[in-house]
Amino acid sequence: MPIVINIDVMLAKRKMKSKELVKEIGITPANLSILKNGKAKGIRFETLEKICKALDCKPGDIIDYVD
Amino acid sequence: MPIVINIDVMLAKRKMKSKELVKEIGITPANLSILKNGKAKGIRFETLEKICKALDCKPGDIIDYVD
DNA sequence: TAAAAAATTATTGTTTTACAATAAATAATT
DNA sequence: AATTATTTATTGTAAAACAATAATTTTTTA
Repeated sequence: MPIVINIDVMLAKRKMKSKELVKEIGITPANLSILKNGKAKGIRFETLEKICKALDCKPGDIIDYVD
Repeated sequence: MPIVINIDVMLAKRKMKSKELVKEIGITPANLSILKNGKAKGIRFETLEKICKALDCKPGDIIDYVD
């Protein structure tokens, strides 16, 4: 049961597009996509923090299992 | 507001010692300590998954902000 | 409170991979 | 259909996860 970063739900909630998030946190669109789609094998807390701040949420809101 | 892995609370809940957790998940005591005490700058999902499985909890239960 | 056990810190080395940068392909909007 | 957004692919580099080990410190227990 792998762990993924589920950003899509939060993006929808905030009516925000990936492009906007990317701009805010200073990460490349390609890399956000990797994080978003379960292609990343880990994450730096600094990045996680930026994402959470931009989405106004907690790590637990976007990190979860998936089967 | 940095992000940390808060394992201590969960360990107490499960009445488990770090040593025991370490043995279960096959990580070195030194490295668990680094993760536990905010010295790590990131984490691999594989490791996070092992920890969560051993502690029977979700990522959100042990990842959180700290000031 | 002394001995034992557990946990932390420190150090070195290796391997993995996050992330950047870029470009091309695909998907979604308008 | 055209534009915009997202994903995928590739290459390169820097960062750091984690192993292994040993020494130090803290906690537990008798």
